[in-house]
Amino acid sequence: MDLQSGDSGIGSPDSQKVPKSAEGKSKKPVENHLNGTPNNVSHKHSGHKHHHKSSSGDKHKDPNRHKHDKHGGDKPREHSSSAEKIKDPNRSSGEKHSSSKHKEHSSKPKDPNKPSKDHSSKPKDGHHSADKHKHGSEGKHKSSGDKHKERHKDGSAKHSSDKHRPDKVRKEGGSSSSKPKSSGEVKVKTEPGVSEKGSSPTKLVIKKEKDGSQPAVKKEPQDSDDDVPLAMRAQGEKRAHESDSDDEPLAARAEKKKIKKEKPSAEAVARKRKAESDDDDDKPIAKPKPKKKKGKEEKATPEKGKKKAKKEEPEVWKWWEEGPREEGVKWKFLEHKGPVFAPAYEPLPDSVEFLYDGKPMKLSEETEEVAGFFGRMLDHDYVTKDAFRKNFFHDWRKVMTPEERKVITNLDKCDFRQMDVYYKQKSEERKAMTKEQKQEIKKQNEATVEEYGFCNIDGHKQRIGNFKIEPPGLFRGRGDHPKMGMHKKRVRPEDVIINCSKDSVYPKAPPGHKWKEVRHDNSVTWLASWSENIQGSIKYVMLNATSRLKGEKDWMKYETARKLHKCVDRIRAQYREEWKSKEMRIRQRAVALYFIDKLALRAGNEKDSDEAADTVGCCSLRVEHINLHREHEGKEFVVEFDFLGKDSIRYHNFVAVEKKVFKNLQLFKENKSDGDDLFDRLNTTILNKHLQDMMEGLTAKVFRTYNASNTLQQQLQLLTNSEDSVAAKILSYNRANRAVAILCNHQRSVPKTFEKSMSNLQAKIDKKKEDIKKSRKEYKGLKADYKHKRDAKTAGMLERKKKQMERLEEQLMKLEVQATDKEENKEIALGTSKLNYLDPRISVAWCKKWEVPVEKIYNKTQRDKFAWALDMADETFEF
DNA sequence: CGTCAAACTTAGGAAATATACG
DNA sequence: CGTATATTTCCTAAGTTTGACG
Repeated sequence: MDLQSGDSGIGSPDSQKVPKSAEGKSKKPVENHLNGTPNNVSHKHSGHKHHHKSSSGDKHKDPNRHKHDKHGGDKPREHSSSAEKIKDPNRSSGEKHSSSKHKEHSSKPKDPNKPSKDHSSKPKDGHHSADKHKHGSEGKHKSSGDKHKERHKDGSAKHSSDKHRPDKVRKEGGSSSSKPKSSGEVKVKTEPGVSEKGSSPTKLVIKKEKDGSQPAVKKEPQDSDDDVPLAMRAQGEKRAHESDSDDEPLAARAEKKKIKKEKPSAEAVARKRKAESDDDDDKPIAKPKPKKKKGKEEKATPEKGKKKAKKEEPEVWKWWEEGPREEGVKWKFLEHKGPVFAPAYEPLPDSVEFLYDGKPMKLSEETEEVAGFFGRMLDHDYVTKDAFRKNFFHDWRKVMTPEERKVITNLDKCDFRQMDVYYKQKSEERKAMTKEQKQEIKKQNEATVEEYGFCNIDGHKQRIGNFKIEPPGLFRGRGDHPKMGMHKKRVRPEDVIINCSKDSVYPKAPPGHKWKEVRHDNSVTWLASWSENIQGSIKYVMLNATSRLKGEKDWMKYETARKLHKCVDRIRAQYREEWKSKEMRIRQRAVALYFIDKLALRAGNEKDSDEAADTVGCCSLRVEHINLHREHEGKEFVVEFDFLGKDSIRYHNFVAVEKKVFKNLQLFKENKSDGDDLFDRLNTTILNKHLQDMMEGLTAKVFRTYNASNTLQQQLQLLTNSEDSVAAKILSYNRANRAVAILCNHQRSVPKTFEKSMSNLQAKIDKKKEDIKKSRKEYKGLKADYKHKRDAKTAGMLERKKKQMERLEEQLMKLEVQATDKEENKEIALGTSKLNYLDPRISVAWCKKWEVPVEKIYNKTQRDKFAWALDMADETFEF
């Protein structure tokens, strides 16, 4: 099949403004590649019919679901347009080839995918409709069934059963909070036409210039198979591992078979093991260093050299040069000091009173503590939400003494204002501390980190990610969370399970306490765990991102994505073929996979509405989350997505799809109503199982990683101009990064000070322009002067003036670039994709190729996390 | 299969720091 | 230098994926 290009477009997401209240943020995502193909097809049909989800039934969730209101939180974000700017990032061209696709397999054509997209964005005006459904609003639907269960339970544990699915009903809306979110935004749809769009396939286009047009991306280089990671190769030299064939990247090796452990590693391990006991000196551990972070710069030579010279830092252990670990065994030796507990509660001074019904009332210590949690967030928005208040009050009463419980029966009669004032004052005091005091505290903290922040794992001293146990407080979930306001209890040593080597020095529980258990499970990476009382889930103390355990996994993640790169054409061809399948489950699976691939949607596990906010992902989309428009803004077969995804971030996007997909969606929606699952014959387990069959290690999220990294690589190629200054190149990088963030729908609320800081910047620009004007004038004057005098002194001045002018111009340009970047980034968060989806080797290679200092792209923490990539990638790296 | 739990990754906002500003 | 602003780090909620169980 070929697909041809199609177009697809992404619509821009809407973005448009939503009335704030309503929805949360929304932004506009983009789509990725692929395009559609024209074909028409009719598909057959088959089965359609009703679906019932059967099984579990649940599926029918309650209709009422909607309700979400966006996040309950406070702020909804919304955004608008922005997106527009970018048009389609992704996939750009590359695609064109559509035809190629077919083939199965992959050759690696680099571009696999993507096709066109483009989309234009929309409208300026925007506003599209969205509204429709609004999530927020209640409305809609029926409620039906409902059952609601009461949730209560205290949090403890989840209960079970009952909830089950059938009808769960989402709570009814009524209640509280819900306030209606403003009703949805109703936005009107915009009209078509609008704007731009580009048309071109792909490209992102960021507003202005660029755009390109070309298809771009070419990447031809493909490697042919060889894919040996370059990195590896390079490294290879130094390392000895020759033994194994090294061609394969470690990752690859590990991945596939487990491989034998090679000798090197074995011995290494052995070495470490013993080393540990005496401290590692052997390995590099970073010893404490005086300065602590900053100073170091590490790098260090690989060998352990003893560089005791000190000052420099120890070295950084290049774990990526070691042989693979035994599969399933996460460590051979693990020793640590245990987690740090939250500081004990400090009772309020007697001068701070709690008033009940206007009268002072002395509370017992625990009651006071919990009251304080509420009291210190008095000015926060959520204390006005019914669900929050209700959950809080319910849990608060549970910690009260019988007497208190008898008296305190109405939250509205409680006056926590003095507590609020007291805590605010304390925080002010903290801020006002002298430098010395702050230094002292800082020192204390560093000492704590030094003692508890590291562990010895297989002879290496590695940083722990979260060694502090979460302090008690009020649970604040994201979005319209049914449990917001519940009391998150204090974790005691008796709740904590310690995981460490049997032959290590066990951590000591705080005086007078004991651990819940000390176990020695080396098949997991956590050092300590406890179960929290809100959702009943387990929380873990794990290593920091710079550790080998985390780094190696991260590296493998990208290797898996690269592997997908090689066979994505085959997979795409297959799912397109399956759109015509006679079996409904196959068609649903194929359409869902198309969404995951093209739009980078998350898998979408089912979730219990009593336990969490109503958010969805691909497999859990419901009928009301999609609207079909046979024609929208000049495009045919447009699917409008409008739902709340992870963290209750709104995903609103108009996407032109191929006719077959459109027809299938109509089929899937037939005879269903809001609240019913769109893909009633599919769930993430089924999907992942299928993916696993197509490629080892393939799961739904690999598509996000793959499409994100691939988009970055393509966009960098498309947007980088060799003649640009470093600043301009960085802008290009940020735009490429932005295209990915839009694809993945990574939003952020507009910083509170955004407007102000934008106008400050503009003022600076204006001033700079003024300076330039002045400088130019002076230059001209000097020049005239020089014509007369022709003396050396004037010549010198002239020269200097000229230099000054140039300097100013350059500064101006930099400022303007900065302004552009800032504006385009207003409501888009680049950090998430940079940290979790973009293969760092792509960025490193780009930096090397264009001579952009990597520090401009990655800060210290990021460089530490991606040390493996910095070390192994050269400018020829190709994802 | 469907469920449940475990283990780990991904995510945005808040708090803490660093840096720029005046 | 003190303050305003920008950037980084912290924090922990919310996802994904897998395996055990019945």
